[in-house]
Amino acid sequence: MPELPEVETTVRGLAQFLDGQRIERLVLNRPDMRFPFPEGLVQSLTGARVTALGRRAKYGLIHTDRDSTMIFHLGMSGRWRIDPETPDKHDHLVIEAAGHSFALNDPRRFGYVDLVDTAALYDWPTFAVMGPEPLGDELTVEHLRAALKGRRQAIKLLLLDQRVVAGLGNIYVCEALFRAGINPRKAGGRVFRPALERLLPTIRDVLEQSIVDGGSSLRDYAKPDGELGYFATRFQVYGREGEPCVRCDDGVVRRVVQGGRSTWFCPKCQH
DNA sequence: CGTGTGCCCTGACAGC
DNA sequence: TGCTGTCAGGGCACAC
Repeated sequence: MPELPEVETTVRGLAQFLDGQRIERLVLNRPDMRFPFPEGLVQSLTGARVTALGRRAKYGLIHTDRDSTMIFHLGMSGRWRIDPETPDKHDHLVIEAAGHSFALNDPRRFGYVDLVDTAALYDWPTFAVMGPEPLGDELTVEHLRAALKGRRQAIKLLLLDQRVVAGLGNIYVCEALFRAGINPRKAGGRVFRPALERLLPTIRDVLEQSIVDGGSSLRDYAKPDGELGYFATRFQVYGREGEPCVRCDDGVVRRVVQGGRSTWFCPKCQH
């Protein structure tokens, strides 16, 4: 997916068009994505005015004046296409508003949509157990220490766990651990305060830089207006198996599999 | 409880 | 306008 920076970029892009606008039409081109579209989605949103857009972790939020919020998740391959010139077979949901159309396109359909009462937004089960936003003040070294204490699971996998930190995905966990010089296979409980002091600002740096760059670009990601982002050109370790390490100039980047997903790291300088 | 595995789905690419 | 195998930014259900 779209990790946090891509969702943030997407939400900002949508907000330029949708904020304050009335939803004239909402069309579902199939009954489901990963999960069935919620009951009454079309009826609830047709005619509603968008009051604000937001983001929590990797979830986009479209708030309306009907006291309801549409939550969308982009899965691995989801994106919004704005004013697509031609329809695509993976445009599963289309919103028309303010003379524009917005198609939620997701070939793999790992993404989904839900509709909740805005007042109870953070009671939504996924949000209720989610950890702090990495870019806010809530994420502290103390929080990380408490969340990692005694854990034997690899630090890489714990950082991907949305209950520990909300919004990190495979790319930015690899990049942050690399830049902080932490071995991704180390048990979370053995990553001590000095390393966490390095890790925390590093997480913020990679996410913020990526947002500045407009979201990273892999082959199935584009900004809402179709422009490609370009953080991908700044990856220092992700996807660089066999290349020399740019930190220590001595090691060679390795790829290993953790939890069924690839991790790239430098065995020489990540301890 | 914590931890590990398989799987949902389509598309791109490498190698034959 | 070949085939087959592998991999992909996520997260859930299930087994132990």
